[in-house]
Amino acid sequence: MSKPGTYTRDDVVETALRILDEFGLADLSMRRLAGVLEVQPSALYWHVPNKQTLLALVSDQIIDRARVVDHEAFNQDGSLDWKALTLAESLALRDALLAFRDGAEVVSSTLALGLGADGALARIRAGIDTVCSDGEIARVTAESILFLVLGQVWHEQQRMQADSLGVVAPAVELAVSGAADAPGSGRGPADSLEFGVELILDGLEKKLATTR
Amino acid sequence: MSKPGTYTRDDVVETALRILDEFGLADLSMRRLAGVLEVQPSALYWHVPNKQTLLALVSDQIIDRARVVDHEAFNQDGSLDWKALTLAESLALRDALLAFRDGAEVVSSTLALGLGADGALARIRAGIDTVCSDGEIARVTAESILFLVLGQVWHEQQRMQADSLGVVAPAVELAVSGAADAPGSGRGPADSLEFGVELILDGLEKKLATTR
DNA sequence: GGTTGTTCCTGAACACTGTTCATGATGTTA
DNA sequence: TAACATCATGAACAGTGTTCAGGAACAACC
Repeated sequence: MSKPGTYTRDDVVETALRILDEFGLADLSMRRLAGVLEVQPSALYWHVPNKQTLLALVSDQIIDRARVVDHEAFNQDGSLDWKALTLAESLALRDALLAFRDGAEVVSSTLALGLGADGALARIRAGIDTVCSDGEIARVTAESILFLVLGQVWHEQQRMQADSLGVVAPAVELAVSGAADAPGSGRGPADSLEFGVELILDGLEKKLATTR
Repeated sequence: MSKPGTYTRDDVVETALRILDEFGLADLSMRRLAGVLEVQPSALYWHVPNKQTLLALVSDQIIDRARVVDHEAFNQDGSLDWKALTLAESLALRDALLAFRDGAEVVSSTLALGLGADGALARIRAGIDTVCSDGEIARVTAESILFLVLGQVWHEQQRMQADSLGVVAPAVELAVSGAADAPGSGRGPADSLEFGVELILDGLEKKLATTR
């Protein structure tokens, strides 16, 4: 054990994660992080080369906490239901992103930068690989699903924040919102994502059938 | 005509667009923009309430310049080929995003904020609406495609910049990259997107057939 | 015990960022 | 001539990520 008041890299990431969840990405500054740790800002740069990689580590933490509820991913004939499995994985990823404020934005950004977040893609791909021998197709499909999840949740979280600030967009609501939240009308954010992923999986199924 | 040296809001947006394309989003600061216009930074705040809405305007400009090459969107029997039409629209959007440096990131951000970029969704939806009577389904499908395009191009553009900086990610290349760019190996970025959109459209087609 | 070396942090500074505000110079209209 | 809207100035505020020389604390070695 180190002397009290001296931190490890994991401590820094963990604290960043807490600030993110409590105050949002915009308020996650190196100075604030240092303040919470009761440390000078420059001290952080011993643990981490820059903020970007800090966010990448935060990103990885968010994704690693996505755990699939043990879904019965089998058909009635006992065969593995790859579509149900991939869908479950997608929804687990969605939940992981939703578990932290601005989670989708953080992960999107670091993924766009080519850092981290590889875990997410791999897990989505796992189910697909069981039925798709062409690696190229599997990759592109998994990517499509990943982008879909990230975009959807990002949008959803932004709307949550806007709502909590009392900012009401009066005119046209273009997205996940709209009549979806009205009582009696079917599709909420979670259903939207499910629907979208199903589209892709059905599309893949057809593609696999015709190419065979 | 106003006296020379006095600008309109469109001038500001146009100049922002030029800076964006030449130096990227990171270098598009209000001070830099003011500098190019030979004006104090505070002057910009007469034309625009803040940077966010400036970026929203920039975003809209990028999207509005997406023009579909007049595709033969008809089947052999003369009926309208809605899938080809939607695909063409998606690719046109892709081209529009690619036409400006960091275009996808700018549009993604402002779309996540709930500002602008509505045009994109509407245009993708147009083709879908011709065959899908359920507005909810049409919306969710169009959103899925939009997120797919944005995510894909964002990733692609980031990779372009990384390459131009000589930053080579040596180990695992997870995304649009990989063997796709190797000569003789089929799928490039454009094909990837085409494939992903086709998956969604095929999926929708199946969904429509079974619900009827 | 004294020396070297690693680990973790301080304190100050640099070079930016978006944004606000009182003030002022134009040009147009009454 | 007086009033008004338009479009700008210049200074300031409060923040940002990052760098760098230096300094405590602790461990290992001679």
